[in-house]
Amino acid sequence: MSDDLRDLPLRERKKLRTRLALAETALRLFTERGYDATTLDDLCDAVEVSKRTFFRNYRSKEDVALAADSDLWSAYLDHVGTRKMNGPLIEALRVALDTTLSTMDPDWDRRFLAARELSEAVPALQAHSLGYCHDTTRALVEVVSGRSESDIDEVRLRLTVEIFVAAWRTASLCWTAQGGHGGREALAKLVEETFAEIPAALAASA
Amino acid sequence: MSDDLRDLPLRERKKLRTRLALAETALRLFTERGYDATTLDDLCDAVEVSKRTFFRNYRSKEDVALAADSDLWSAYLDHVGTRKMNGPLIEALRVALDTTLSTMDPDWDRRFLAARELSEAVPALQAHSLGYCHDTTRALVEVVSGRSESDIDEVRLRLTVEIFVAAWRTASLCWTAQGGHGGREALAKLVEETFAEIPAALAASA
DNA sequence: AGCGACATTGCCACTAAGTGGCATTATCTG
DNA sequence: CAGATAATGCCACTTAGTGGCAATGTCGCT
Repeated sequence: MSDDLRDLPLRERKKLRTRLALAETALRLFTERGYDATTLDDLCDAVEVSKRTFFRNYRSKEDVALAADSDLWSAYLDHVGTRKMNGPLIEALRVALDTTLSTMDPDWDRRFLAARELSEAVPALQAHSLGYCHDTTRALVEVVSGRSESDIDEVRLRLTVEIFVAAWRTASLCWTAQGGHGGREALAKLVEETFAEIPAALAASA
Repeated sequence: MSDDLRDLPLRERKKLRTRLALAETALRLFTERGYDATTLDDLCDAVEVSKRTFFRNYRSKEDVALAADSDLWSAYLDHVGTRKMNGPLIEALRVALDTTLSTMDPDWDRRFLAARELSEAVPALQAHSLGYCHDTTRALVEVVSGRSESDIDEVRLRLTVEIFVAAWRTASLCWTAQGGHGGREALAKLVEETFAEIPAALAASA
């Protein structure tokens, strides 16, 4: 995860640096001045790059705000793609998320919390973030379904993954609501507790 | 539901007519030429309305494409808001969806299918549509939580609603995949079957 | 029918997101 | 040091979306 060290060609180091500067400054400006009130020109001025360069690093204004989300999901898919899982699927998915969380960059917590708070406030970010989740479910279904050992029904599999994501979203919402206190460990704990709540949630009466 | 008849002032009738024409033409153009390839100017030219008028009727290009989604969810929230539910919550939510589906406009099936197919193909619509689902979950949690009879835990309630929406999304995806054959009755049946699959999905092994 | 109140529309100018092309500059390779 | 290559900057362009204001059409009243 943390291989942003000096083992890269100078050119790539520079590129990575502006990439990080864009994400960092974007997060700061968006939280300070508000998402809509901050134009991409503002951001590019602050980082001293051309707007064209911004779009070579991020596909949209939403993308740069939700870089932390993107980081998590791509790391998660990498992890699930390499390791093979056994036992109850939904539990395996949760454990994989657990280990993925623990491998994230040290300051990922902060960035992720900021991204979540932004996405609570800005509908466009909300939608974009949900889009990430959806893409991930689709990829997950493909990965798990592609394994030889699993001859599970496609619809059932999709439902499992959807419920997994539903629990994740509920947990991370709680975590954000309480200010992200306790960092990723607290988040992982919330995820576990939320998963444990599923049977009760299904049995709940109006 | 179908009170678009001549019991309205002439002015409102006219406005409603352009509203419908916009939605109808949009759906046609988007499917024929593609969503990105159709500009709002194209649409406004076809309906013979100024772009300003379009934005007085719909908040965005995505909105007009997903009008059928919006119709369903607002009808659903209306329904849940008036009726009071009892018994297992998730089952009550499903039944409410069932009755809401049956009260939709006769040609809602067609519009909804078109909207779903578009939203499979266009990421922006995908995200926007997920945004609708999310807004609905939030509103649902508020409505159900606001009732006096229910002293259910907030997190558990949110989880229930999230799972409900997850099942709905899975079902409507299946329905779209098989070309929407059987209309809303088939959709309702798929929803019921998907809900019945939840325990199996939770128990599934990798 | 006619008149004033009010809502709806059309038009125009504007901001901001996002894209394509091409010259310029910086880095890598030998 | 020289040539290939990749990143950047700059400029012009399209499109989504907004605000203002004048013009038009509709309603209600006499």
